[in-house]
Amino acid sequence: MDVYRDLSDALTKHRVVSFLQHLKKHDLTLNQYSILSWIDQQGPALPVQLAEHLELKAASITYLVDALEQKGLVYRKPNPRDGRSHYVDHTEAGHALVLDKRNEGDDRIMSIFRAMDDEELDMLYVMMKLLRRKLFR
Amino acid sequence: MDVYRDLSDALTKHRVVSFLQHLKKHDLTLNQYSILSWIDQQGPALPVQLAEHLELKAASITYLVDALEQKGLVYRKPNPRDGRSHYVDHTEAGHALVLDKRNEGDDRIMSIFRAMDDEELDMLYVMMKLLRRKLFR
DNA sequence: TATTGTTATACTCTATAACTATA
DNA sequence: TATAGTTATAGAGTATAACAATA
Repeated sequence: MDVYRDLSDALTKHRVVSFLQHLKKHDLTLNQYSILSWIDQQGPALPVQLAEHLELKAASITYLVDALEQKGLVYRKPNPRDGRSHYVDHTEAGHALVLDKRNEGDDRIMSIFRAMDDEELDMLYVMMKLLRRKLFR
Repeated sequence: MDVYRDLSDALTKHRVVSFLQHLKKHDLTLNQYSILSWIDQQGPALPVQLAEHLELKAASITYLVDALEQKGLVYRKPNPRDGRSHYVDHTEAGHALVLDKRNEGDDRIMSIFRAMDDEELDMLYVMMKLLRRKLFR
């Protein structure tokens, strides 16, 4: 039990700290990054969708999109099916920033895995799948 | 590699979400909780120490300690060795709140572990220790 | 002089309310 | 009428600067 908590505390801290460093490096707030990441996965989004996903009010989305637009990471384009709204899409720079985050950290983790022997790797793979299933399904 | 990332993403999300729920339940901000938790582990702290630990300015510490004091979770007491400063210590209520967080979630995790057979538990224990050592030492 | 902590003030991010344009 | 989004404004939490008290 304590081993579980130690590991999950450490994993969590490691992940959170490296994520916050990434935000700082690119001078983004958490919600600014969330918008970029959401668009990167789901495609162009309407402000009303972003508001629901981020659990923020429409006025706050306007503020966030304005900031991302000024940084050149997103742009607004018309919604052909509804003249009241517009899609928010990412620019090349916006996409690159999210990709950069996705790949970041791989080197370190890969080198740790490479340093393990075959038996360790097999056990690890089995246990991770087991743990994941038990904990999150 | 993907199994690792899936597991660590899920663990991180699970931990972060349950932590934020705890903050909301007690109507605390992240930094208010950080002060309580730090005092609970390290004992009474000077504002200058809290400022360094939380990476905030002294004026912000004053603001946070004022808020915690109003909630009855901490109090200020004189520093006998330096008349300029004072120690911030937690009340019984402040200590109880941190303890509550430490124990929260155990029931769910324990029931998952109880549902595993001996062989699975042994493997899990060994792999968690191995992982923890490789990843964070 | 330097340091600790508080107070006054400004800035950032979010919410609420009023508004415009479109459905 | 109802909805999408913007603008104006207020509130929470942070930083900066000026200050008082002590080292």
